[in-house]
Parts: sequence; structure tokens; C-alpha cells
Amino acid sequence: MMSRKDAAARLALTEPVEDYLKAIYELETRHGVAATSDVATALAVAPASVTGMIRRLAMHGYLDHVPYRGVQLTDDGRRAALRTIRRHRILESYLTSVLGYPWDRVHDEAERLEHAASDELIERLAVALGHPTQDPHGAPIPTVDGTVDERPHRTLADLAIGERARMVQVSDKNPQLLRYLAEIALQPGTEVTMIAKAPFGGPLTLRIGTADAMVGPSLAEQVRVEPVADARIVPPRARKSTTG
Amino acid sequence: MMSRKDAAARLALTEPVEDYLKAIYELETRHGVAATSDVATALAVAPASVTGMIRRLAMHGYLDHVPYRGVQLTDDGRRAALRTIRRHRILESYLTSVLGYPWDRVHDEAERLEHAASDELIERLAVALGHPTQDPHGAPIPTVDGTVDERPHRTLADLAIGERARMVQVSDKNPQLLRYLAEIALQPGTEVTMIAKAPFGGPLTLRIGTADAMVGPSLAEQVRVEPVADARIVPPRARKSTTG
DNA sequence: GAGGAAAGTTAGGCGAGCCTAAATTGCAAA
DNA sequence: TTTGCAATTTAGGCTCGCCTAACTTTCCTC
Repeated sequence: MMSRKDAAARLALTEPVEDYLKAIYELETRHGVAATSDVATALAVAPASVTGMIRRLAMHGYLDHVPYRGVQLTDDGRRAALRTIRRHRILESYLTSVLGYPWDRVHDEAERLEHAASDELIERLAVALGHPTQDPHGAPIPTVDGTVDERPHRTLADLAIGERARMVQVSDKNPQLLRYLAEIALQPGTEVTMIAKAPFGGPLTLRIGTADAMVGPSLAEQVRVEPVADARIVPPRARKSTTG
Repeated sequence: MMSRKDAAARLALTEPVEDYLKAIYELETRHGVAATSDVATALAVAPASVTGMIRRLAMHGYLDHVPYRGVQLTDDGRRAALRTIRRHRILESYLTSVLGYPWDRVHDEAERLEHAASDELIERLAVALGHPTQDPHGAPIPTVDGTVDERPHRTLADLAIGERARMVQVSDKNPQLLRYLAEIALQPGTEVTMIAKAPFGGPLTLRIGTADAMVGPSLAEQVRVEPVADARIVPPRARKSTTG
């Protein structure tokens, strides 16, 4: 009858606590489960530290933990995680749209601000942005009441030759990747056609606008896309000013 | 020869450390010295905790400490304090000017954000604001290289009857005071004339624009003013469109 | 089914910041 | 000059969040 502390003795949502909940949420939605060692990697912390924090989080009702078997967020845990993720993504949006940050440098800044900003600030930023639904990397922004449109996506690597798709999302955590994508003008909303795939994990050739770009398969796996219904290769000369 | 740790083992500027340096700086400039107990009060912490932190700060060269006698910031300590104060005041300016925060609610928000914001963010905000020199409460904003125009001011309570002055500054820490000042339209830049002073600590009568307001002496002591050179009571009908 | 590797947990420790209670010091008034 | 109070410091202890080292469990392979 005392496996969980009562709500009065709620665990403070300190910076580390918010980071753990967010990391666990992201691993759960991406891989179905959050392994202790994956959480440790994500937070750059020793596995033993994760076990310790998990016990504390479980004790306060943020997740269920079966030793050696795994961990599952409760509704409370998920709510707390989504609140932090909402903050992060709204901050990223504001930093890029209003303050002119390049998209490869907003992650670290948002990572720190998300713990310090009040709800009021976040909502004022959201209003200033016109209540955006996606952040600069295409990630959906959870609503205040904790719902997200987190649908599974195919990746660039999955596209068949000749298939056309719209880039929808990429992780915000790899600045080098983001800089390269900016270089080849591939960002959320951009349409892309798979031109060729070299065998045995060789490079993929993409058509982005009128230019071709070669990317490695590991990059392609990180870029999430949504196939475009009307999907044929259109020779450059046949398209006129659809974008400009 | 080892009273201070070498620069390599620099003390991390954590949130508490920045708060202590800021509080000590403010007490030093306001009262000449920073007493242990005053620091404790300012930070809502036990005096014994202050002693402990002071030892740590002294060990790392942020201040000089003579036990039982007092504390004095070094150049390093002052620099660190001013950096935090610059962040705080730029954040307050941005929150009011751009995001529409009322001036009585920016302090707490800035207090948390000042520790999380990067130098880059602060400078982008400063640029967006056109490099402001004062925050919404009239406090001077230190420059990046750590200089401030911190000149001593008279207070509203010091004004002689009939004397005219411009309101220059008020503390950002008392929301109720700030809300009342907003109510009687007294903010930095506003001109005010001392109409009457009731004896024995009684209320003071001020003329602000065309309206009169009564304020207590404790409020008047918190409002800093700068006498206006050309100082006579001007009847309302004699002034025409000097501001509009 | 038996090993062994990999994953996870427990044990024991550390520093930062905080606390209370018990000295100690300084100062001001008698 | 003494005395007593106020300010400060020391002593000892706490939690949080992290660590390494040693252990237990799981699971995969033979």
C-alpha cells in the first residue's frame, strides 16, 4: 500500500528529472521500449545512474518498472515528458523564426531553456508564432493538453528508384547532418525524388529541385519522408515555376 | 601559495554560484559591504550556507574574505556578477518590449532564464532591441565588457516641496509596488513634482502629468529620481504639446 | 540444458548546496 | 573594562545526482 509516495510528496521536476522522462518517452515511441543502457547513452550517464533514477521515478508514479525487464511511462510520466517536448519545440521554432538562429544550432539552446521557461513564456512564444504545429526540423509540437500527431514515417532510404516524396522530419540532435542538409537544400516540405541507389550500401542519388545530390545510406535513414501521391520523375524542362 | 586554486580548476558558474555573486555585487554597490546575513536574506538561505559558499568563492578567486570581517568581490567576481546582471536586464527588456509582459512579472522569469541563456542568445536579443541601455525598471544594462553606469540617485522622498524631477529607476523585485506605480502612471522617464509632504512620516502628494497621487514615505524611498534642471511648478494650461 | 556475454542492478562513495545546533568573535553599552 | 547580544563560523548531517566495482539476471548459442 506504500509502493508509491502519495501525490503530496511529488517529485520535483528538476532538470535531470525532466531529461530522463523526455529521453524515456522518446525511446519508447521510437523503439517501443526504453532500455536502461539506451537511456544512459542518450543522457551521457552511467547505466547505474539510470537504474537509480528509474527507481525514484517509479516510486513517484511517473513510470512502472519491473527489474531487469523494462520500464513503461504512466500517464503522468507521459504528460510530463510531452510538456518538456512541447517547450523544446516551441523554443526551437521561436529561435529560428524570430531570432534568426540557424537550424543546426537551436537544439542546445532549447535544451537549456526548456527547463527554465515558465508556461506563460512558452504560450506567449506560441502565440507570437501563430501556434505552430511543427518545429524547424519537422517534429510535431505537442498541444498544451498533451496530444501529439506522432505518426510513423518512412525514411529516405526506403524510397524505391523513381519514387517521389516530401521530406517531413529529421532529428535536431546532429548539427553536422543538419548543416549538410541545408547545403543540399533539403528541409521539411522539400520534395525529393530517388534517382539511383548504388548496391551494397553505396550512395543514393537524389533529385532536389533541379539539382542532384549524393547521400550515404546512414544519412538517408535519418531523414523521414512521406511519399507524394502523384509520383513520376519529371524532367527539369517540363516543370515551370511551381515553386517560384 | 595555495590559498587559491589555479585557474584550470575554475569553479563552475552554476545557478547558485551566479546568484551568490549577483547578490553580493548588488549589496556591495548599494551598501558598500555585503554582510553574510544580508546575503542570506537576499537568497532566502541560512547564514551558515552563505559562509560555506563564500569560502568556496574565495578559494576560486571570485572574492576576498576575512572571517568575521566581511567580503569583497575581486575583478573576476565583479565581471561574473555583471555578466549575469546584463543577462537579467536584457531578458527583462525583451520580455516587456517584444513579448508584452507586464513590468511587474518579468523579474521571476528573467531570474530563471539568465542562467540558461547562452551568450549568443543574449546578444541576439540585444540586437533585436537595438542595444538598450536600460531595462524596463530604469536599471542600467552593463555592457558586454563589464561596464555599468551605476550612478547614485536621489529618491522621491528626498524631493523638496515644489521640486520637479524625472523618475529614473525602481527595483524590479516588488510586484505590488510595480503594479501600484503603473496605476499612478509613474515609470522611468515620467516627470513628477512634489506637491506636499505631510509631517511625521505622513503621505506625500505628487503631481504626475495632470493628476495628483498620494504615496507613503516607504514607497517614495524606493523610487529613484533625477531632479529636472528647469524646476518650477507649471500649471497645466501653460504646457502645450512638448511631448506629442 | 549449460555457458557465457550482455544487460541491469546493488553496494559503496563523492561533491554541491542546503539545513540545524553549537561554538566563536566583534561590538556596543554599562 | 567588562559583559552581553548580534553576527558569523564550525560541526555534523541531509538529499540529489552522479560515479566505479562487483553482483545478478537474461538470453543466446552450442
